[in-house]
Amino acid sequence: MITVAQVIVDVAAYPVDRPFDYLVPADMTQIIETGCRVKVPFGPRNVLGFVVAIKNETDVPIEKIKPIAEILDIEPVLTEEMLELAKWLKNETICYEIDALQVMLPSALRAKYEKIINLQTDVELLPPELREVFGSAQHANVKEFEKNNLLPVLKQALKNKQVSIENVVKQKGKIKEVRKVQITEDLHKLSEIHQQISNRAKKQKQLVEWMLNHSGEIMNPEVIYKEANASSQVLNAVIDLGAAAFVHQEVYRDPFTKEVQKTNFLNLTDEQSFALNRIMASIDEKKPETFLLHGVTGSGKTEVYLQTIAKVLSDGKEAIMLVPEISLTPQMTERFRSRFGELVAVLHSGLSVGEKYDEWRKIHQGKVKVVVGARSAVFAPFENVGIIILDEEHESTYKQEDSPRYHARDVAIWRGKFHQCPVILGSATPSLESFARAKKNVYKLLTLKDRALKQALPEVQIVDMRDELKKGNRSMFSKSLMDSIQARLDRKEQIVLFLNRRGYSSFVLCRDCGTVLQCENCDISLTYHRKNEKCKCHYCGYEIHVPKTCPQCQSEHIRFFGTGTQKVEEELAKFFPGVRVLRMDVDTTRAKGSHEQLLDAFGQGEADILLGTQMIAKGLDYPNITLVGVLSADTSLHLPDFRAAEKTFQLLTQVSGRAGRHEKPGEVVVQTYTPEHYAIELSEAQDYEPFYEREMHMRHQAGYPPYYYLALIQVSHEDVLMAADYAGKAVEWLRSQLSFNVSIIGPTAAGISRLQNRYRYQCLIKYKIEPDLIPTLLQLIKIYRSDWIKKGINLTVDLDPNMI
DNA sequence: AGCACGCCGACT
DNA sequence: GTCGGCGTGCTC
Repeated sequence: MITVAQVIVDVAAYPVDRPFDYLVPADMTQIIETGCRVKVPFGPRNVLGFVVAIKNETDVPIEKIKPIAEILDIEPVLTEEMLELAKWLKNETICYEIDALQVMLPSALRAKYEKIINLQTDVELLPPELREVFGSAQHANVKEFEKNNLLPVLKQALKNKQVSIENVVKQKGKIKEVRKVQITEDLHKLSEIHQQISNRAKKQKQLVEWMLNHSGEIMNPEVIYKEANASSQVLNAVIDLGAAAFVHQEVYRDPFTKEVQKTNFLNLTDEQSFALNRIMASIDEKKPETFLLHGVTGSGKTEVYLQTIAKVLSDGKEAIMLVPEISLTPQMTERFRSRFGELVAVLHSGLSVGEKYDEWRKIHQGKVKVVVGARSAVFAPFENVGIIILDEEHESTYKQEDSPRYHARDVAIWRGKFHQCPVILGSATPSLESFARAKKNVYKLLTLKDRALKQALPEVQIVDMRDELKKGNRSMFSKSLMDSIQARLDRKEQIVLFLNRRGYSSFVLCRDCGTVLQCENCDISLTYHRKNEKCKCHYCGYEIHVPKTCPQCQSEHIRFFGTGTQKVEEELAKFFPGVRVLRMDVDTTRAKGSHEQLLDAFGQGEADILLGTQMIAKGLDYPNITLVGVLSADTSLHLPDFRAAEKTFQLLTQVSGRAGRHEKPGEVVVQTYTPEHYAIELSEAQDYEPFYEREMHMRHQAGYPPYYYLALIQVSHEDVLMAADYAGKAVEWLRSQLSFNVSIIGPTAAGISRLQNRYRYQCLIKYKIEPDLIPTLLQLIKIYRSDWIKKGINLTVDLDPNMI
């Protein structure tokens, strides 16, 4: 009987996006399992692949089938659940199956491909320049030859069969090991050795005596040096005698920077208890329900999560806790670690590849029961999930922007169904989609109307900046914000100032002709970096030195407009001499752990004002914050995005929620040029539902989600006309295929019409029910890949896009 | 995607 | 005559 493995190979291309059959050699049949990574020959090279099925027959003619070269995992890295989930993702988001599989694993488990040149003859026979690269070795990396421009010479040698080329598949991640000493368990042996040692070797004798009391233990050599008062020479000598041995032990890199105190349950309010009981009932009944936990800021959603997780753990199951971007809220991770201690793994983008791999292995090996992490943590390899929680479920970072374009919420709900467990979506400002579903009872709505400590929501004051201008106040601070700041400074209370970043990014402008420095490859202005006096494009990496004169008119009146936060900091220093300001933006938080340090410093009262962008809107919870100022509420309002109003309302509500969370009452000052806009007007009362009703009405009128579904098609090409032409072709074709219920908008130029020297056009499809949509889109992709791709066109499809 | 194979132009 | 350009087609 033959054994055949079906393998998805690590090649992201449509013609190979299907399983390939490989023969399992006899010696591997016992080891191979579905979900293992394997190395397989594919065409003329070796690639990594995932075993998705094992069977005993094949349709592939015997002369075509090749054997698996190597099995890379003794234990499968993917469960059956994950293999199934990958197939679902492939259909749901139109991506390659290999991309869906890879996204579930830490990047350390991805393959690294290297080309090695092997020497086939005596080195002496090679041209001298090649000889140099080899040195005394028998092989060298092709990159070495590339570096020295030796590829032509190398090619010649290859032809003469003096060298051969080998493709090797390497694993990126390394398991970190430490060298430890294991003292033999055999007491008899130890005493024998003890007798053998001559009386002159006092130190050795002493050490073996000490070891008699520690037999079988594995310890750090340093500990032995210290406790047994021995040196490394002595230890080595004793090891040579066989009293102990060096062993290598797998260790986890520790990404946690500080110790935390253990905490216990907090008392729950009636609302919290009700929500918790409702969720616990669902867990007990193994119902895969989705809850929308709608709680005002400070209502204690996190405590509900914590107690739900405690319940799940006591049932012997595991919990997945998702947060928008974990490095942004160290306070949040600390709450979980202080409650569940060593049972928590943390996964977020701030970790190194190795650290992520270690956290992943803790989950995979069952060493932890709770994972707290950003989007991709929804794929945590638990096998008995009891709850999945998405905090701040409205956040757009839950949607991945590149392939596979999945939404963590959808994956969570899928896994909830698989594990027969509930999913909790939590937010003070739910996405309209989720709230609409809750109203239709698709999700179960749980509401926390009051703050946990019964504090009032902060007073919100909206200031019309046009009036300030009329009064002759041209600064960034209104009179009333200035007064409020002064009052807090006098009372030694703390202030958070929030700057809506967009529209304030630092650019370089000529004051004579108005030219703004633009990227050469993209249709976007360059961002100024003070540190090295350079201008950078944040999309393609293009950078130049700040020019002395304007490239357009040669004027010398060229100056940068500092990042918004820098400018505000300067003004604050001017108006409030001696004020201590902590600035939090991309510049000050780039270094690892700096985010945490800044927040800690603020929490310790080392500054009066915390000034920052988006990143301070969430999770910040300090008792002494009594004033929140929003410097310009409308910058996010005028973005060409149908969610602009929703985003603005969410932002204002979130930021306002930072104030007065403890005993002292909070106040919020919102500065705006458009106070009459409903997103701003309604944020004054911080009441979600009126906003929801209003925004739903707008969406209905304009034909946007949640009333309609969206799909975004993007077409790009180096040449404008080509891009526009083929975008038009795509639209034309879609119109001919889809029903009249579908509206197709476009093609129009994309928001950033040129990116990395490619012109981009897009078209938006709005639909309610269109069963043929995905098959039609797949057909469009077929046309694209069979013909358009050769002409340099690039086409992508995003179902349920975030931004348009 | 990569890589080999194959068929045409400009060079030692 | 050969080197190398990139069109075409395949990968168990």
